[in-house]
Amino acid sequence: MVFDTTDKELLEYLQQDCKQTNKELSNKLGLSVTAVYERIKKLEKAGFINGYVALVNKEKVEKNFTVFCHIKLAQHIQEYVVSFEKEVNKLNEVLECYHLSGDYDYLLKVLVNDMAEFREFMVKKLTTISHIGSTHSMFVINEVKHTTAINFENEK
Amino acid sequence: MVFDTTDKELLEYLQQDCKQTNKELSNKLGLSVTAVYERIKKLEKAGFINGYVALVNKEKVEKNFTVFCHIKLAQHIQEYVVSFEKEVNKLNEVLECYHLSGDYDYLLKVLVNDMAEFREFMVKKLTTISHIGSTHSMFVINEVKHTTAINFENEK
DNA sequence: CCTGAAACTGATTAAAC
DNA sequence: GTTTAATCAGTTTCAGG
Repeated sequence: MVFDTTDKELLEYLQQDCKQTNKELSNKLGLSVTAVYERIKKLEKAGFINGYVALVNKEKVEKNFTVFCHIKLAQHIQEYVVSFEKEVNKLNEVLECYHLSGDYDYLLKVLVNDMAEFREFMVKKLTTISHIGSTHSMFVINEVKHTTAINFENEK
Repeated sequence: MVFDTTDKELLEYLQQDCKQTNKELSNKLGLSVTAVYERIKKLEKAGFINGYVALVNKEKVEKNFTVFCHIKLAQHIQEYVVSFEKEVNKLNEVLECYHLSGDYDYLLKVLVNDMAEFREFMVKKLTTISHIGSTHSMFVINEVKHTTAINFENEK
């Protein structure tokens, strides 16, 4: 499938605001409405777009306490890895989890109401997962930047 | 403004898929289409929703190299903090940046094509920012979990 | 890739309960 | 909160260039 500069530009616009009309997009891209429509469908069918979602204001819903947790497994055996990853996926306070290179095995982004809820999460949920060796928590003082949009600037 | 359990449920659905019709949402929530429409407008106007965006498949667009960078400033004076945060905001490879408690001052999520591009980013962009004391990079081996949806399970 | 038109679907507003 | 209905706007499909 062809994936050209126009497609990248289109994806950038959709990553900014997916509710804008094809007419608006057609103006920005210099294409016809039909052409925009067909490009979007092409990108959707080819799997370039994982979905369209609403982004919620964390402060408004009182979920403004973000913590990054580094986690080390007790041992790096296949069984522990699989079971840990499965358990982590079930925790709804964990928005993101990455298997990392370096001193720690995993990095988790945890979102809760406040310190009290984080304590609850640590004691009753995270540390009850088996095979965890050690954890190290870092609290977010301030969110300096946060975007979900992948940038294609360097490829134009 | 009232913000009840139904609103939370509605936000959960919109965080999963913001393109579903009000009719679909009305079925899920047991409300009329008009009620759904009015609740969404209420939430939008009250600032609960930051926006509606397309989520792009990183693998498809060859941007599948994620790196977390810990950064320590040379000194923790106001001037350095402000200027660093301003500079970081300009870097389009940086999707997220957090001011943290702990050993390091900042945590950056960097998304690039590959190691070569990351090297370029480090040498030509990140380390040219003034007042950086030291950096520590951790490469993502595998993305275990990644969602943008805030969960309200514990509040129901 | 384009234009234009037709058909359809959903959003939006209003009225009445 | 509900229903219904009217209107408008946007999507989707199609024909033809």
